[in-house]
Amino acid sequence: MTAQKNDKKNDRSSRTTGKPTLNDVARSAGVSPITASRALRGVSTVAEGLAEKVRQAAADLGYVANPAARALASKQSHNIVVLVPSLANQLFIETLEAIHAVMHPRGLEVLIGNYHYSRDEEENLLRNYLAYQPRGLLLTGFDRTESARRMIEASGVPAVYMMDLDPGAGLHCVGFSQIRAGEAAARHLLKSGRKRLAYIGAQLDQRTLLRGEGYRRALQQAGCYDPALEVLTPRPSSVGLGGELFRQLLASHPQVEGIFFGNDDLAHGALLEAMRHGIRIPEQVAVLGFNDLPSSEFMVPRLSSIRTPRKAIGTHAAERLLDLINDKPVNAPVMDLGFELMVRESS
Amino acid sequence: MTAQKNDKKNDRSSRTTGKPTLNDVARSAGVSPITASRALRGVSTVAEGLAEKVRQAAADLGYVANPAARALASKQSHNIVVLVPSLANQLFIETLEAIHAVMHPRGLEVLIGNYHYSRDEEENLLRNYLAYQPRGLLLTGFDRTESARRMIEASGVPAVYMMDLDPGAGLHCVGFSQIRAGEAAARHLLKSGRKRLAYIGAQLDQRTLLRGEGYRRALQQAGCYDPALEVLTPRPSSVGLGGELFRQLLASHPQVEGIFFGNDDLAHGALLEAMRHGIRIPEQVAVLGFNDLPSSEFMVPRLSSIRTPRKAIGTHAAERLLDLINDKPVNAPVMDLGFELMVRESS
DNA sequence: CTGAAAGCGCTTACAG
DNA sequence: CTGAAAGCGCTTACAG
Repeated sequence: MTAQKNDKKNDRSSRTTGKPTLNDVARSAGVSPITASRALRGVSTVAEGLAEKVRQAAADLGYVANPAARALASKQSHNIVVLVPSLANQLFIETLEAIHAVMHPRGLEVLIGNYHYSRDEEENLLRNYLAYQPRGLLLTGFDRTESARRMIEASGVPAVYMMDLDPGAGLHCVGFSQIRAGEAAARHLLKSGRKRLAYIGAQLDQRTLLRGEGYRRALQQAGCYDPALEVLTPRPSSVGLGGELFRQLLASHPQVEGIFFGNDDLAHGALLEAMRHGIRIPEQVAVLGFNDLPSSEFMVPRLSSIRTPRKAIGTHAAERLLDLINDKPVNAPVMDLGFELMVRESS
Repeated sequence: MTAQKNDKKNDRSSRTTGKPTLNDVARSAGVSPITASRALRGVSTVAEGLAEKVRQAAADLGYVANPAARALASKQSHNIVVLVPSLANQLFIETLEAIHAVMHPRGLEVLIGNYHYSRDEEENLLRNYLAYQPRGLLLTGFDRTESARRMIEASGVPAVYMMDLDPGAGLHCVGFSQIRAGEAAARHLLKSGRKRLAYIGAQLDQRTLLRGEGYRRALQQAGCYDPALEVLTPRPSSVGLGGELFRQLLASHPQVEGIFFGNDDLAHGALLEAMRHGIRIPEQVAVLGFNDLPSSEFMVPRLSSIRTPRKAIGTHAAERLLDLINDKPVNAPVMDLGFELMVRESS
């Protein structure tokens, strides 16, 4: 027995899809296709009686508009393109879900592009997705190629930038200050009187670097910045890597008193490694994470972290984009959602 | 300063998009649009000289084909639709990435639909996405509404089912036997002589239930099945939930000797909770997880788990789908990729 | 409030 | 190997 019926697919005798079209609906409702189109879209004024008949006919036939035809005729799709650097990071999933929750009820399809922290890949995705004539663009951060920047500008498609803030540039952005978050992390660790503080960051995307910069600034201000205690690697962030880097740092600098990790998973790895080797947290070394993933509060000891508003970022970025699409007036382009220091047991 | 230039978007004076079209490319290359189309798609035989001229012209103009027009004319999109029950679970992300890696180089766009473990949501997604005339469908498991099943069948779009196997149904599926995986888990725990064994599952999607069933069968066969030790909850799986359920089970049944968790994150929560309360793993209770997430081997103690081939599932499901799309002969519809028991410190 | 005509940007089917 | 004509299924712009 063959596993798949391909009757329709192989039927090349006609150029039609075989699905009911607007014409079918119109005929069945006894109106012209234009009226059917208007009734279904709820635009223009169609007599309520007719509109109802059309909707009924559409429902009876199981009519679903062909998005390709619609996009071609109106030169507008119902697509929103979201570009994120990673799906492996739980953080972006939560943002994506929030975006979907505001777009979907409005009939907008969310196309997700993952550029794997690669500027070139982002540029390619942009080129491809722009061909789909999206209604709007939701982008992550500001670190992209010149040519990507130009494409966005030239497309005229409304765009909102998520995660970081870029005051002054005039771009619409929803997020929080990565630099200030890094500073807050440092200040928290300094408050306990610790001086030998380290930063461990991976992936080295712009936001990780910015967090590091804020951290550095605060330490410099406190007069205790030591470049040797800044551990940066381009390797992707993971629990395993966190443990490895933690071990190495303690081996080379046993006197470290506190570590700020650019990501929670890195910090998880450190906590686990500490446990394995009997290193007492926070007595010997304080540990502070970033993002406050759902599992962080269940770590042993419970991980202190900086909670970031990634769900709210998704929601507000999506709503802002909707405003731009609908030409609604917007007060200020920059929307700062802040962050929250969660002090638990590890620091 | 307004944040967004909307010149093009607001230009309603013409019905065109302003982007270069096939016609522009053809004119610039001095050929007819059909020839340009053929040259760009690499179909039919176009004299190499002309083809090269066309490609050059397209590159010069920065031409990108309009997918809507293409889909409308050819009644075939370049879309592959993938429907997964969750993005929160790292597992599906890995599968998605693998799918993307085989589809993208072939010019196919992967549309991701997340139905949040809801049959109704999956049915809606299917209805919407089918309107996009996808080239193929990649679906998760077999648990769906009758009407979703009919839509798939009626659409004639080739489909491959991922994760579980369904021998005999004739559907193309790539995965492993969830039941046998559950049995293997039970047998492993039994081998150490432990008899009072529990299963803790959350979310209660079909695969979690199937794992439980396999587990139950094996215990019944060994004559030590106790329904009181089967803990099932529809709540979504998480580290926090794992700890909570673990604590409750030990409180009500202190004599439990081993626990199989339907998901690694649940098991992580248990390990952490055990550590917090000084419960020795595996001496007092053995713990076995499922999926073998990347962080599992770094837990304390290192988590034993059943490793599932989610990346390979994505790769092979995608390749199988490509075969179906291209009408290549397929030997057997069922592709069993198996699973692997990873015995570490927790069991 | 409703509709006939034209067009969106491609590809198909048919010629040559 | 190349092209003129027609058409995919919608919506726009223009009438009435």
